[in-house]
This record gives sequence, structure tokens and C-alpha cells, in this order.
Amino acid sequence: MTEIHDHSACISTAMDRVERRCRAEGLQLTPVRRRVLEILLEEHRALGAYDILDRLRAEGMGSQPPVAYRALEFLMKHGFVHRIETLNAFVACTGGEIDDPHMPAFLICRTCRRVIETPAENGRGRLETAAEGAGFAIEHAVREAEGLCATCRAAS
Amino acid sequence: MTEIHDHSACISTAMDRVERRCRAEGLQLTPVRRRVLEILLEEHRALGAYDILDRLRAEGMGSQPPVAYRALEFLMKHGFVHRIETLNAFVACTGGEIDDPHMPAFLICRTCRRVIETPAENGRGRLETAAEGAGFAIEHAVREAEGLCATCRAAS
DNA sequence: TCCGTGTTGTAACGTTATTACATGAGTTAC
DNA sequence: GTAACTCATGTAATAACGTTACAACACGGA
Repeated sequence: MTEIHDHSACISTAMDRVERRCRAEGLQLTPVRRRVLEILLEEHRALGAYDILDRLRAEGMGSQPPVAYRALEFLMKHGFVHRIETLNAFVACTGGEIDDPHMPAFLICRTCRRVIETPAENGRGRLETAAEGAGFAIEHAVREAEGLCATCRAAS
Repeated sequence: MTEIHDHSACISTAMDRVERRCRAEGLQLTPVRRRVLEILLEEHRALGAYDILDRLRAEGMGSQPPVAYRALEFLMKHGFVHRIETLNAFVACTGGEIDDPHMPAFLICRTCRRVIETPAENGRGRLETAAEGAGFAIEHAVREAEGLCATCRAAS
């Protein structure tokens, strides 16, 4: 995997940010939770819960689905990880706003399976516009697009 | 279920439109496919593939998952039915644009489970804006919001 | 020390979706 | 007419994704 950026630095920066926030809020970043986050940061793409579970198993950290799902639930609850609905998979948050709840949009490449998290915008999108018209109160929004990323487009 | 609109008329209008389009394009609206579409129109909400399969089974129209999934695949391919990713479920298309490929947004009520399909807009949404900036070519977009519909909000 | 809360371990199960292969119905080509 | 082809269906088995339920353990107060 040729990386444009310094991947290990990218990981440690993200981990630092998460650790700081956990200390600040008294959240327990236990070994399993920390390891799941690291795995997702290392891969830098969407992984299924069972992919993660396989890695945990290989490292002797729990072998049953709830172990992975519980860690993911914790990480998602606090915005460190996002769920990609169209893939039934999970990615580490790469938005700058790990310290803020946000409703990001994702661009998912169908060939390299990388996921680009786009920065949150506060303006009204289509969903908000439609919701207003219908008197609908949005609690959670999913915005995901599948297609070809710039790199894969160039390669084809 | 108290309906505000004339439900049977709504169903037959939708069926007519689908039939016309199938004739026009030489698509085979077979008994199973037709029945699956009718079931979704009758319910007027998102149904899981196995819910649909149960109904088919009860009517003697096939009992194995592929029967339902194949019919849904056909109906989705031609825009008669949409998949709701956040529910792993399916709804009949209620947009006026059954004759046009469209990328609708959905408002999903978490209490009554109704799904509001919003009319397609052709403007740039967040996803398009983000994609442009990243050189990403969108092939399919998913926009779904969960929350409370106007009726359920009023009731609480 | 006892209780309450939160985390983990484990087995079993439930739900959603796909693969693989066989059969049948209709169409076209020769 | 029949062989070859395409498209739709029937069926069994399996894969992939996710949850429930309960036991055990650790830690911080009252």
C-alpha cells in the first residue's frame, strides 16, 4: 500500500487526540477498545465487525462477536468511529472534528474500498430541506456515496 | 391504519405506471415480481426481505430467500422499489419520477417506521460538493435520515 | 465489607443475504 | 423441428452480520 501521507504519524496523532478526550471526559479506553481503534486506523478503510474480530482473536483478545460489537459501540458513541451503512462496516473517524459531534458524509470507492470522510458542513442539505418541508425532526442522518475515487479513476 | 389518502387508488395508480413502463421497455413483470411490488405498495412502509418472503410463502409463491431477493433486485434495478440501507429493508417507490432514474432522500420515522420519500432535486447536495472537491465520481448516493415524523411528534 | 456500576468472556441464537445447481418456459437460428 | 440460448424460477446449503442472555470480575464508594 503506497501511502501519500505518513501513516504511522497519522495514526499516533489520531490516538493522541482520542486519549486526550477520554482523559478529559473520564471515558475508559480499555485495551480491547484501544486495539479496535488502532486496527481501524491502521487499515484506513472500512472493516467489517468480523474482520476486526478475526484480528482480535489472532491476538488473543476475545473471540466472540459481542467483544467486537461492544468496542465498536463505545467508539461510535463517542464519535471515534463511524459506521458505513452501505457496507455494514466501520471506519475510524478521520474528520478533524473528533472533539465535536458531527454528521459527516462519506465517499466510498468501489474498487479500492477506501472511505473518504468529508468535513461536516452546517448548512442545509437536501435532507434538512426535505425534513423542514415535512415537519420531520432529524435525529441522525446518513450520507454515503459509492463510486470511483480520483486515484482509481486515473488508473482506469 | 387510518389513511389520509385513498390507499387502493394510490396502489392501482402506482401499479398502472409500472405496468405501462414494463410494456414500453419489454420488461417482464412476472407474477412474483408483481406480487412483491403489490405487497410493498399495500404496506406503504419499509419491509424486510424476510417479511416479504413470509407473505409469498403464505400465498404459495416460493419459499426460499432467493425468490424474494431476485424480485427485489429486478424492482430496484428499474427504480420501482428502493432499498433503505439503515433498516436493511425495502419500500415501493412513491416518488413521482418512477419513469426517471432518481436519487431520492428518505425520512424514516423511528416510531411509526413510515418512510417518506422526498422528491429528487437536481442541485448539488453535500455529497456532490464533497465529491467534486475530491475528484470522486459518484455512481450511487444514499441519503437517509432517522427521526420523528410530524404525526409522531404531535402525538408525543 | 457490601453494594452498585461498568467491563469482559462465552454460548447460543436470530436476522440478513448469497452461492450453487437444477428445472422449466419461451425465442431464435439453422 | 430441434438445438442452442436466454431468462425466470425452485431449492438446499451456507455465508455474513448482529443480538440476547448470563456468568464472572474489577473497582469505587457508602
